[in-house]
Amino acid sequence: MDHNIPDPSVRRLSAYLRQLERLAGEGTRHVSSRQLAGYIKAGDAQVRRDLALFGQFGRRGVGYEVDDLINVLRTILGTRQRQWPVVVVGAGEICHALLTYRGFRQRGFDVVAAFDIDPKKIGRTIGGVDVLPMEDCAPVIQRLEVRLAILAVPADAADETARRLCECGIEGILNFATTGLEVPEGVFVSEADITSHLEQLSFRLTSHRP
Amino acid sequence: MDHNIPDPSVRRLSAYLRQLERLAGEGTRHVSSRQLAGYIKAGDAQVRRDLALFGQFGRRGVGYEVDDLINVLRTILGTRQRQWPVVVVGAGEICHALLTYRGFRQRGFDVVAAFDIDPKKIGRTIGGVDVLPMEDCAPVIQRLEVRLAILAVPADAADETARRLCECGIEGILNFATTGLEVPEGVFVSEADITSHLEQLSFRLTSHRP
DNA sequence: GTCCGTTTGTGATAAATTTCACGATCAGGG
DNA sequence: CCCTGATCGTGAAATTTATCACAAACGGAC
Repeated sequence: MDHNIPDPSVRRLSAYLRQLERLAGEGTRHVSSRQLAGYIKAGDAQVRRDLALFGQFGRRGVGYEVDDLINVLRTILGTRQRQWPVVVVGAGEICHALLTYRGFRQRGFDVVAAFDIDPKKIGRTIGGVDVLPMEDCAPVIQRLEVRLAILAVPADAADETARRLCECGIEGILNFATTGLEVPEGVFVSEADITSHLEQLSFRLTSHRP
Repeated sequence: MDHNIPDPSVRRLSAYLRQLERLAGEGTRHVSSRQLAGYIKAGDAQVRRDLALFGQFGRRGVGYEVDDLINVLRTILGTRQRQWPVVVVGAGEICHALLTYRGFRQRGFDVVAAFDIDPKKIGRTIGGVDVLPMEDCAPVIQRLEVRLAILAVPADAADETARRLCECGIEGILNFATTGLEVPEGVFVSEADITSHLEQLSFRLTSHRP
């Protein structure tokens, strides 16, 4: 089992997990690769291949057991054994939305603190999470062994803030800023810029014939 | 010039545009494919290939003119000629964050209305945008010729709401819900589920050796 | 116990995407 | 004017990713 798992496969694994959780909620016990493929835009062989990257989890002639597969996928994605502590940097509107969203915990993520440089925001508590001064980020990250950060600061502060987070030992950044980040080797960035998402859509709705 | 532009290329085009806008802001006039590639994780040939899918925009020995390339990319992505009206469905925290974000307009998107079913939310104005009852979505979408929607409702309402939007003529949905959507042929969906993004990161930080 | 319809796992194949490598073009300097 | 260093555009090659297709395995019916 090697390290070179393609990004698209990992994205699909998340998507499978979403569907399986829904099926489990509805009481469904078994599911086939064909069904699972139907929910997202993919073929059944694709589903089996994605899973085959990590082992054999189904039974021929039967399919997959929903609960089993949920556990398998959580293990693969790293959210089964542990709860990941996460910090949010930048206590603006996005931060507010993140801190009041109750769904992270049950999916393996736990927002433990928010940071900002604005004294007016520092000291507040949003959704049970304290907004702390940016200076405190290093000790908090180290003490709580935080490896993931969500970056929700204005574009012009993003790169500098990211650099600082990496110095504190952050290894994965979910980036809501519009800027691309420059991070050291070994730090992963996932881009969540909403405008880019909208551009994907406007591109597809725009005719590209000469 | 055909229709089969790979998704990864479109994502990178957005990323190039982000960098170019930054460079323009700093007063930079010219940029090479190598520089542009340096900002995102890619090779210089990759940059040139992506652009070559649509034409020839550089000058050999010189590189690309920043302003020109910005216009080219906006044209390609569909945000140069027109301003895209967008509706947000679900007036929760995410909606609040979207409506108070001032950056959409300058990138070609214009949130024209928000919808909700909760009477307590209807009638408010957030960031200059009115929250309207869900019943009004069909006439508003048709009158303003809205083709893009941002879906920010709870997971259990997502699929039904998406179906309804498609009936109103929506052709592209940016989906913040955790559920995968089932949409008719010809409707594009871009997934923005934050948990999935975090899972991408936790996967990469999790060791995958036997 | 055997047959039948179903579904997985996977080798082989096909398709898509990325990288390589080089000729063509350009600006600047001597 | 011609040489030099830089850079694009792109055919060809390499690599990665997705699909096909079929043997193996399973449950249920009879």
